[in-house]
Amino acid sequence: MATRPIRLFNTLSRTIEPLETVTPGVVTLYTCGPTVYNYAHIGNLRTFLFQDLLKRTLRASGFEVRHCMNITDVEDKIIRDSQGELPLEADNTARHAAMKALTERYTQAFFEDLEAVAIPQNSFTFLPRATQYLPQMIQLIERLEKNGLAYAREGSVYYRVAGLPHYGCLAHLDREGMKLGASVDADEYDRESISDFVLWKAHKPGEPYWESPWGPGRPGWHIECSAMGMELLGERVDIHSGGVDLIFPHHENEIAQSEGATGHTWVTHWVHGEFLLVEGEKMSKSLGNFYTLRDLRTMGHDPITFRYAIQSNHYRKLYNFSVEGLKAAKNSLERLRTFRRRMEGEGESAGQGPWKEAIDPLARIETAREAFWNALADDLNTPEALAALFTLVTDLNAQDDRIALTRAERDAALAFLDETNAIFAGWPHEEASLDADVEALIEARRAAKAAKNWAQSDQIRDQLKAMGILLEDRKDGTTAWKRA
RNA sequence: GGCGCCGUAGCCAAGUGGUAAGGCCGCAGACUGCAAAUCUGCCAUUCAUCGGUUCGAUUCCGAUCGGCGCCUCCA
Repeated sequence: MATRPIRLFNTLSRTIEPLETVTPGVVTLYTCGPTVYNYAHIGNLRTFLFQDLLKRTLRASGFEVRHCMNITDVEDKIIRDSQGELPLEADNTARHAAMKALTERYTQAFFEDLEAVAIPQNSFTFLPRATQYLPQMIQLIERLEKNGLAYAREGSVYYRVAGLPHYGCLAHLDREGMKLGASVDADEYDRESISDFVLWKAHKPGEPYWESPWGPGRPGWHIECSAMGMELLGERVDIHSGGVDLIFPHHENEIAQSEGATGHTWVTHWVHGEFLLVEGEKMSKSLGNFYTLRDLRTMGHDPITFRYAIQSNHYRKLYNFSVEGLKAAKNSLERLRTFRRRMEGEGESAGQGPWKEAIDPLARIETAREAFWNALADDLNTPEALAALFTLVTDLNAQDDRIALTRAERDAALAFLDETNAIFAGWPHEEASLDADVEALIEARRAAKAAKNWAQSDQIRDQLKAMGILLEDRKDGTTAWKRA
């Protein structure tokens, strides 16, 4: 299958560049996944949704996408939160077990949240856990040692940043301009340079550890992504992505580790998603505006509505999350879903009234299709892609009001809805089925209407509304329904 | 101190050197027994402000104001 050319913003060059892959037709995609010590918040989810959008767009454009997302299951906060209950004398086996119990629980919760926003687990090619790649990390550090880019100090190993001339290329930082923070970890006082970062952390009492050539310890934060990415996707990766906050130091350090080992470019295209604000402010627990997807569900919001709200905005722009925004998203989705139901049904009789002009529905759909995919191919311009869809919906609705669309035209519209839904996952075909008693009520109302007993007819309609069933009387005398 | 981003109608938001997409909300009308859905019309002489370049700038340049990010853990 031929692939559609895709243009993406590249953090390395700070410009939009055509995507060029190592193997034609195949994209290797590495995305930084969650640290599983708590539930994912909506900011995390924005990033994962943007990556899902990227992946779906690539697949719809004809690429085979080999997507690797890591699960970080060893890290400071995980250790902090998992070791507290253990007695001081607990052995390493018990410490690992406690850590695993915590990470398993939140890994599970994480995938549930992803499924809820239509990111299926089986859309990932690899989902490696950091703790399962210790040998690869150790080998990578040894490789860096051999290249003179790593040095051991009291059981820890550090990366010698001065040894890599292009360090800072991603974050566009240079040594002179750096305002060096005063924060130096107590156990990192003996680094050669304050910029050097830890590859391997020496064991401390009360922490789980692994054996290594440098003694017991655990991996530094950045090394897992380099090790797993190179192991599973290769030493040349097409796209690497994450939130903007990961540009420095995480991704900069990944570049240092991977390129310091191989001696060549690791990733060609770095793509970063912007943050989200909540009601105009940075999300934080102290401000009380910190939300998980679970919180939104408790408040009665559909996760798919959240997905739409996020994806209807451009991924490189700050998104201001708000309840008002969710409501707008819900209404927008409803318009598209109503349109789908209309296309799935048969045309109503021609109506009267003002109208712009007759169109060629099939040609009009083709125009929308082209605009839709062009927008996505241009750095994932979802607002523009959706505009193409909505314009089509208005045109087809107007036409259907006067000249009922043919079955073939309705099917063409449905095919386009399926195509766009494969990206946005917001307007799927829904199986329509009603309970017998609901059907009986609709029939009773039909009879009441026929008898012009409006009071009873309205009473039944209200009763159904209370049950979550909304009615729409059609021109041909039938009554359509939908769930609220 | 260094690097960088953003400011488009009530809200969200795309966009281009040639005169402002789309969505939500709102108003009026059509249709309807009434609704719902849908359609029609209205809803930024204007793109933070001030200069400059240009035949022409929201779009390029400069300055100013305002908001924000990174340089330290963070999606």
